[in-house]
Order: sequence, then structure tokens, then C-alpha cells
Amino acid sequence: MTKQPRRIGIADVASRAGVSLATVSRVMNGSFTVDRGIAARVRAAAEDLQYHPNPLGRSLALGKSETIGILVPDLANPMFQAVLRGVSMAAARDGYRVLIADSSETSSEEHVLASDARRRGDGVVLCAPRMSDEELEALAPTLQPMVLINRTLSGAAPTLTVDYADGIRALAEHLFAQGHRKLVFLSGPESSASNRLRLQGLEQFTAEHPEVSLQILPGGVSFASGHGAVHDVLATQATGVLAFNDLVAMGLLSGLHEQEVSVPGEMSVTGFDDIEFSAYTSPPLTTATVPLNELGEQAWQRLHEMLHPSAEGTAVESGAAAGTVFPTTLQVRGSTGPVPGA
Amino acid sequence: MTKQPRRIGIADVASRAGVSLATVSRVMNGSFTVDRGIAARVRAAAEDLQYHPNPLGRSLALGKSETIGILVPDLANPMFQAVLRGVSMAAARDGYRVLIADSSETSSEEHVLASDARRRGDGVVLCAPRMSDEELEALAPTLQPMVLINRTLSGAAPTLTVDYADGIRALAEHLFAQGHRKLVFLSGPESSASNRLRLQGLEQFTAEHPEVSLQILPGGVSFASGHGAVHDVLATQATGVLAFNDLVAMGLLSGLHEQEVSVPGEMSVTGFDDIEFSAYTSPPLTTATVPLNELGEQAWQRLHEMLHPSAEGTAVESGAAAGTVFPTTLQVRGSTGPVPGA
DNA sequence: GTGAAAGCGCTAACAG
DNA sequence: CTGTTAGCGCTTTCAC
Repeated sequence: MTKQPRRIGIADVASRAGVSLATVSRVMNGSFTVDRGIAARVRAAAEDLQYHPNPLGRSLALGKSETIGILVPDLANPMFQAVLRGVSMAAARDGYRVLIADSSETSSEEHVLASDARRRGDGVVLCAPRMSDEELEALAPTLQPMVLINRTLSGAAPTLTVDYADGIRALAEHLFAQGHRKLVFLSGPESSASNRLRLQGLEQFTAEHPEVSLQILPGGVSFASGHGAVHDVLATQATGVLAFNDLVAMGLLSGLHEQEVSVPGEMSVTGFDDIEFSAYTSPPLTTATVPLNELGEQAWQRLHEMLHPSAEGTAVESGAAAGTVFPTTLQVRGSTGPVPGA
Repeated sequence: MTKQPRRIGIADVASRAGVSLATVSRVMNGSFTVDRGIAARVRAAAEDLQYHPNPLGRSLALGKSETIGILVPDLANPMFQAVLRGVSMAAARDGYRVLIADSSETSSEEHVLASDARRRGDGVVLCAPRMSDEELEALAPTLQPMVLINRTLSGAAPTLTVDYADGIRALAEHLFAQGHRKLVFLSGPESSASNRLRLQGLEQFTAEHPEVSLQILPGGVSFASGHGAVHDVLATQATGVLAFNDLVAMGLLSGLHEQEVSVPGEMSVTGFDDIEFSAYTSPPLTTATVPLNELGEQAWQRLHEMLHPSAEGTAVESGAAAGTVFPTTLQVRGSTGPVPGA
């Protein structure tokens, strides 16, 4: 364990190369206004000393760190993992890193986590923040530049949303077409905007199909909540259940299996998101596909534009809230089928 | 879009409160050597101005950022997601944030990614780095403090590994006990240390059971590679296949299903890792459980100790390579069964 | 108890 | 083309 006396800095390189700090800085930043010979000498010195500029000092001087933050409600959820991955990959391509902040579905933590993540980087993406509209609105100005995923905020920031209403409607219509008339929706967190959108979609659906009975059961976001809802679901006598997301659907599937309720023979189940695993459950899950990775990549794209405003209308577009809503696509697999006795 | 003239800093608070910068700093850091009245005035000013110390300036002055980096080979892999999550949660509990670096299985990128992540924070955890031993050894000193997951390095850093050899052996023994004598191993990346350990375990297994034929097929780490291996696997006439990990096993499962090969009727399949979804495939996957989250949490624990050396023997323990090897546990589910015709 | 000043490591005018 | 100097925003001796 050889203890390095002190981290070597730009000054060490400067003195070793017999030049000033400024020159070293110039060389390290690829400035072409440096004599070839000197530059070579500096590079050699840097090499010898194994010198790498300290990003902190650099960031402080430049006023930017080429780092962005991302706030997610729950890193355990594959949906957010996919978005994170999209953001991370896209940002990396442009030389940016990402700092993660997981609020563990605790909306009261979001404020401080988001602020911190923002202050340590050049921007932030808020993924499905659970905080109230008022809080978000108050926080927004201090977070700029930022982009919002699964949440809207008039004019404050670029917004990437998913057409959850349409997606759940499509799922419900699919069940309807299979003859189901008694449905259950296992709802997500009240604080989730995407859950509200699903509820809107279902409202429209029921309005268009008065003969359908739709019961809403409090649910959750995880396997466990789906698994735990089995008895309540069975008690409703429904033949089709729309789960808040794939995880809940999978938990339910597993619970139904334990109760020896056959899917889709006796009951049809749908998920939402189409996380990678949905294709591998038994039976494979009928769900609504959300372009998760693309959501993340687009989020970075927007942030990138704000960070480096380029010539064209981008300024106009992204300066205000350039909202994009991603469509979902119905993915019919084995977990849904005709209503029993049809 | 009201543009803030300039981010408000400590100086603004100081002048507003009519004190010096030093005093503000003291108050913000909870120093008790400040007059109660003054302190209150400062706090009020900070509140009014919505002042929050700039972490960058702070970090530069203090020489630490309360941030750590983590390098993973592939953020798309649930195995690494689980570890990341463990690290992130544990670090967050101690007030630390994590910066992620995804090398996309490109070992040539690891060097620069790891260095950067390290320099931006106070330490780094390298998760299953793919780089060569020589490279790792050369890099290690510049990365301290760091902790290694799924990789060993004599004396250089705390090391957290999994007993992959024993795990795969247990899986093979399980198949053996079910009567299987013709097995296939779908191997992982050559550069993966955990893959080498699996191979060692299998070597021991075949040595103990000369009557077993074990064929090794080049595989991969993903669904796709498992799915793509179906024909090669079938061509071997094997009755049991050990996949590198759960993902590969799931891909294989899906491919076998398409070929109408029944599992476990005609073929038994095992995974490795026991990612959350393994319990939900059809049939559910027999696998070896790896304590993924704990691996991440322990990684943070170690790093934390290095960052804040506490009284006791910890120095002795963690200063050198305090290696911990986590055992796996055999998880028998539906994807394995008696050899056909048994 | 509080302020002045030096410094963390680097970049960016501004002179020469 | 290169060196000097002044910060970036904060913490911390060291005097007062």
C-alpha cells in the first residue's frame, strides 16, 4: 500500500515540463495555439506523471460538470431501470455521466434528492416524480435545465409522456372484444400521474360501454401487490383484470396459479409497460408496449439541446415545454382469452 | 422563463446577513462557535435567498464529494441492476450518491470509465470488470479506495465474490441426481471471471462423475444468446442444459417452447443468479440464488469503511484485501425434472 | 466569536 | 505563442 503523498496536479506537470500552468491547461484541452514542441514536452510530462485533470477543479472553473442527474421513484422497477438505461446510454454517447437518485417512492424525499442531483450536475431528468403539482411547480425553476418524464407541467420544461389512457383503453377493448363484461382495474399509486391517466382512459371506456362493469381495486406497483390482490380480485367475480403494470400482473399471475385459477381459461390478465420479461411469464403477458428505452434516450436528447442550444428552431421548441407523447401498442399474448363459457 | 442573473452564492447570503463569508460557512456547517443571534440571522438570509451551498465548491475545498462511482458491464442485465440498487440504497442511507458508468461489455472502455468515475467521487466499486488481470492490477492503485465485485486481486482491494463454482456444481449435481448424463453448458463471456469459476466447478463435477458427458457451447449473457443457441443445444442430444445465467436460460426456454420441446419433459434447463423474474417464467426456473442486493450493500459497506476508517480492527481487515465469498443456494423449480424415459 | 486571506485544481482573459 | 493573474464557490487556519 504505497501511499501517494498528494494527488498530482497540473502544477506538477507544469514544473516538470518547465512551463506555466496555463500552457499545460491549454495542451490538455487541445488548444492549437501551443508550440508543437512544447506541447509534446507537456504531454510527455503528463504521461510520466500519470496526470489526469481533476474533474472537480475543472467543473468549478468551467461552470459545468458534464454530468446530469436522474431521479426515479424506484430503482427496483424494471420500467425505471429501462428508462435509466436509455438516458445513461444516450448521455454517455455525448460524453456525459449520470448520477442516480432513487426516492424509494417517498415523495417527501424527492425535493432534496432532485435539488442535490441537479446542483451536482448540469441538468436533471425527473422520472415520474410523485410530488404534488404545487411542489413540482415551485421546484421547477430551481432545477432548470430539466426534462420531465411521465409528468406534465405547463411551459416549464420539456415533457415526455406516454399515452397511458389510450393504452389501457386498448387493453380494455381487447378484453371487451373477447366477451369480458366484468372487469377489475388494479390501480397504482395515487400520486402517480400515469395512474391518473389510466383511470381517465378507463372512464372513457366505460362511458362507451355502459354494459361493462369495471371495479377499481387499490393496488400497487410491485409483484407483491399483485400477488396480494388475488383474493380481492377473485371476490369480484370479474373475468378480466387490468393490472397497473407488468409487475403487478405477474404477481397476480403467480397468485392465481397458486389458487389454481387457470389463465386465460378462467381469468384474463393484462399488464402495462411490456418490460422485457413479460414475454417470458406463463402464460406470456398481454400488455401495452411502452418504448421505455426511447423515452430515456429522448429525455437525454432534450436535455442535450437545452445544454447546447444549436442553431435551428430547437430554441423555440425546447425552450418552452415541447411536449411529446409516446403512443403505446397493444401486445396480445397468452394471458388473455375469451370469457369463460363463451 | 425568468432568467436568474447568476446563481446565488455564499457571498450573497453573507452580505444580506451583514457578516463575513466565513461566518455563513460556519453556520451552514453547523459550527457551534457562532453567536446564536448571528446564526439565526444567517439562516434567515439563506432561507430568503433560497441559498443552497454549491456542492462543487464544497467538494473542491473539502477534497471529497460524498459521491462514489460504480462501473458495470451492462446496465440491461438485471443481475447488475440488482447490485447497483444494493449499492445505491446503502450509500444513500449514509448520505452518498452514486455515479454510474456502463461499459456495455466493452473492456477497452472500462479503464477510462472507471478512472473518470473514480476521480469525480471519493471511491469506486468495480462490478465484474472484464479487463485483464494485468490491466486491473495496473489500474488498481490509481482507483483507491475501491472495492471489487466478482473479481479478485491479491491484496489490492476488498473483494466480494460469489461461489460460482459451487453453485454450478450444485446445479449439475441436481441434474445428475435426476438421471441426466448428457449435459451442456452454455458458457458466458471469456473475459468474465465468474464464467471461469463456473468452468472450474464443472471440471470438478465431471472429474467426480466420469460417466457424465458435458459439452461446452459458446454462449453469451442475454436472452438473445440463449434463444439463438437452441439448435446447437438440440444437436448435442443432451437432456440437461446449464445456462450461464437466468437470462440465457430464459431465452433458451423460449426457444425450446417454439421448437415444441417440452421442459422439463424432454429437456431440463437451469439458470444462475435467481433474478427476480426467474420465479415467473414457464416453467419457473431452477437456478442458483445469488444474494445480489446484499452484494451491493456489502460493497458499499466496505467502501464506507475505507472512507471513514473507524477505531477497531477494520483498518486491518479492510486495508488489505478482505475477501468475502458469498455462497449460493440451489433453487429447484419447475424447469428441471427426471431424465426422459427414466 | 468573527473576519481576512489563503487555497482546493483548474480555466480564461489579458498582457507581453 | 506563453506566462501572469484573477477568479469559480467554498472551507479553514490565523489573527483580532
